[in-house]
Order: sequence, then C-alpha cells, then structure tokens
Amino acid sequence: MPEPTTTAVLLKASVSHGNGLLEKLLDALPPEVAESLLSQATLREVTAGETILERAIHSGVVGYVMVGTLAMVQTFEDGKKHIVGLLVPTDIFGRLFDGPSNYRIEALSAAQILSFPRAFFEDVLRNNPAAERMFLVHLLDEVDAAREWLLLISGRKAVNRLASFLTILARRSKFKQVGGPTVARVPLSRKELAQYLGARPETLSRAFHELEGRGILRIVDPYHFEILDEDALIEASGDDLTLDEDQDRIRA
Amino acid sequence: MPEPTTTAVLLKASVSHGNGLLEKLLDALPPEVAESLLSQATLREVTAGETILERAIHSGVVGYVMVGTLAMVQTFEDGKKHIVGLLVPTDIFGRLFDGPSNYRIEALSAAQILSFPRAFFEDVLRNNPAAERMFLVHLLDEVDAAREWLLLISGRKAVNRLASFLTILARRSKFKQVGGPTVARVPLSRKELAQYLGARPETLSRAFHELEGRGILRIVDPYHFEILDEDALIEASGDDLTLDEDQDRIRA
DNA sequence: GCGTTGCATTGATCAATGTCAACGACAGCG
DNA sequence: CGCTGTCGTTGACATTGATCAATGCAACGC
Repeated sequence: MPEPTTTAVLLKASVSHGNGLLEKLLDALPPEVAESLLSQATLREVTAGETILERAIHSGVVGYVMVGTLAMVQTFEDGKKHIVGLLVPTDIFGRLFDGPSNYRIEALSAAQILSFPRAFFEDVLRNNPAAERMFLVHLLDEVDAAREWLLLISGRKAVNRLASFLTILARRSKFKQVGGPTVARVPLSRKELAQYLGARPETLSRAFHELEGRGILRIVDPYHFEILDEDALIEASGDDLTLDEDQDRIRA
Repeated sequence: MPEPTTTAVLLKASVSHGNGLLEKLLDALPPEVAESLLSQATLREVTAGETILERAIHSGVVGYVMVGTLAMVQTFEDGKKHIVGLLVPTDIFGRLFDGPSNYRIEALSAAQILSFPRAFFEDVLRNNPAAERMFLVHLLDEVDAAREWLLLISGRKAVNRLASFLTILARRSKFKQVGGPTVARVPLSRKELAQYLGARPETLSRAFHELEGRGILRIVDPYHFEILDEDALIEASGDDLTLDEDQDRIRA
C-alpha cells in the first residue's frame, strides 16, 4: 500500500483531466469526501495476461482503469473461454451492493488500475445520493451500450463486424494522433478478437486485408493499423441486414 | 384516468403474487408510499403492433409489463428496423433521471402495461435509498444479462442460436404447463425473430424444422411449439465456438 | 365462393465462412 | 547459431447460410 495522501494528490492530477465516470463522481462529491475516497485508493500495475479479478468472487474492490485494456472473460466448465466485454481507460468494474461478478477480469495489455475498497466506495455512494444517481444513470448507459453492441455484432458479415469494432474502439479509447495519421491499437490477439467478433482467426485475417485492399486502413503490424479513411470505415461497418420495414404498424 | 384508489387495490392484488422488480420495490417501500405509488399508476391495454413509446422522446412514464410481450425496436434512417430486446411480464421500461430512451417500445402481442408518472416514480426512488439501490442492482443484472445474451448469439450456427433463444425465453416467461407438455409461445413473426437472431427467415424455418426432426420440439403452428426434450434443447444451444484455452495465462 | 394478400415453407444456387493444412516470421532457448 | 513453438497469414476445400424464386396455406374483402 503506497502512502495515501501523496498518492491521492498524484491521482487527482491524473484523473482530473479525463471525463470518465470517476471524474464526474468526484466532482459531484463534497471536496473532502472526494479527497478521502482518493486517499483510500491504491494504484495497481499489472502486466499483460494477468488476472485482476477471479470470477464468482465477491471481491472487495472496485477498479478504475487508468491506462491499458482489460477484458471481461467468461470461462466454461470445459475450459473454453470467451471475451464478453472490454474495459478501457475511464471504465469502472466490480460489482456493487451485491453478489459476485460473473466474469473474470484479465489484463490484455500492461495496465494501471486504481483500486478502491469496495465497502468504502459503497458507503460514499450511500451517503451521497447525487453521486449514486450518477452511477445509476451510468448503468443505464451501459445497458444501452451493451444492446447497441449486440446489434452490431449480430448477423452481418465479418468485414462489417470488424469495421464496427474498430469504429467503436476508436470512439471509446481515443487513438493517438501522432502528427498525421490516426493509428489504431487493437489490444487483442487475432484469436481473441476472432472470438469476440464471433469469427475465426482466418476469416478475420482476410477481413483485415480486405479493408486494406479497399484503402480504408493500412496494417502496420498485427496490432496496429493506420486508419486512412474514417468515413469509409464507418461506411463499411453499416451494411445491410435488418428488416425492410413495415412503415405502417404505428397506430397509438 | 381510472378512479385511483380502487385501481390501486386491484393492482396490488395482481402485482403482488409475482416476484419481479416492481414487487421487490414495493416491498422495500413504506406501505403508505407503496400505496401512493400504485395509486398513481394507470393500467393501459394495448393491441399487437401498437407503439407504446416513441424513441428519442423524453417520455413522462415508466412502464411495467403485466401481461404480453413488448419489443425494443431500433429504427434506422433508411427505414430498416431491428429488435434489440424483449420485454416480458415483470420487466420495467422507461428511462429514469436522464435523457430520452434510444428505442421505440412496441407491443408484439396484446398486452397490459402499468404506467407510472415518471417524475413521481423518480421522487419515490430519490426519497427511498433502499429502493433506489435495489433498482441499481437490478441494472447491474441487466448489464450482465445483455452480455450473456451477446455471448449466446455471437458466432455459432443458426440452430444453436435458436435453441438458445428458446431456452432463455423459457426461463424468462414461464410457458404454460397445460397438463402434459410444455408449450412455448414465441411472440415474434419469423421475420422479426430472424432479425433478432441475426439470420434470415428461411434459415430460421429450416432451423425449426431441424429441431423438430431431431425430436426436440413439435411445431404446432408458427407461433407455438411443444418442447418435447428440454435437455436436448439446452444441449442443442450449447455448441462449439469459443476458444480452445490457454489454461496457463493466469499468474496473479 | 373466389381472388388477393401476407406469411411460412421449400428448393436451387451462390456467396461467405468455417475447416484443414501448410508456410513464413519471429521470439525464446538451448 | 540453429531449434522449436507460436502466431499471423494464405490457400484449397467443405459447410453454412443468404438469396432468389416458387408453392402452399389461411385470413380477409369483394
């Protein structure tokens, strides 16, 4: 455990310039409460592949992603596993007020995580209705996001799903604008991304190269891509599927 | 507007024997508050196809499904539409504390809906932290459910997805046990179900008949199915996909 | 009663993707 | 330095599912 107060100051600095949930929560709290919450936090550094939270454990912490990418992994009895969600900087994980989480949290890349004692975090929310409501609204957004995501990967062709994924990724974790071109960093191996998108590594590989062929992106290495034509990427993600419409079913 | 007090009594009777979110909320509230909440509710009867909530409208109501099935429908500019979620009895819909919902709510079958004035509902939650927390936990569950659903429909073959859907449907809205066999009622047309599952109506039709051929179910009519072998159904929903496992990535 | 319309079903074909196999690049290790 | 295992890629082939087209069935209006 690092020395609390100093840590808090450092953390405040690094947290405050973002606009994630944690920042908003801190803003909504009385300064001294925000301070005390931060003073309870510890910074944890993990390496790629490390497990952060075992599944089915009523964990004592709430985590906040500072840098890096984590994955929520569902494991089955027979040893198969499937990534069911990604966590990028500003995301919060850990189950509040309630039973164990159903997934294992695993680092996909080296990452820095802010850990709060769960009970303390809960108390803060309990005593600050405004903050708790903010959290609630955030959850409403999450539900919507999950549904939107569902819509994107259900049906459609592999290239579409990949384009959708890249588009969403771009929106969620801002790519580094190193001078000129936008470079996307995909924190998943081909195999991992493949299962996440419901496809096979081979299919995915072909999809990547198709997008490259269309001049939409350039493959730097298996994990880095220059986005050459962002509009075309969005274009490529929206394809067909969905229904042809009845237009007239409305009456109410 | 019906005569409040009488309605409240009737509603209390019909709501109380379930164990959905609303019941739990009512239990968590002081009796007189629960009473007043119910007295504000109005019962709305809708017919199949009716639109209950237009999308992108900051609606003034919170709805609770008593009987029937509703769908959350995402409509696109070009007129295509896609069902992104189902609402069955005991489900609550309507966006609290916050902007308009992104979906249109539409009745798939004739349905009865309990409508609460949103502001009143919010006030009740605001003044009863226990209830609000209950709502929050409920949202956590919803997020998980959405992720699980995602996992089920991503990838895999059409038959698997169909079997998954039927299994989940069975869990969520209990099928009528008319004496002997379990009869599933699917509240969607083939076309609707097809988009929901990310497939084409034709493919779906073949999937249904494949399950019938395997002796897992019997097609009564396009909307009713006798489940002959529930275990086999579950079996059929779990197929392959997912990853072959690394077993060893864990270190922490 | 008869045509019309909407929907499920079925069949034939083709495009997309999963599967199997092999190769090359690269990292770790002897 | 060369061996070996992993991973991404590529190719050939098999399977699945989308597409197009046609049929059957039932509800509805005339």
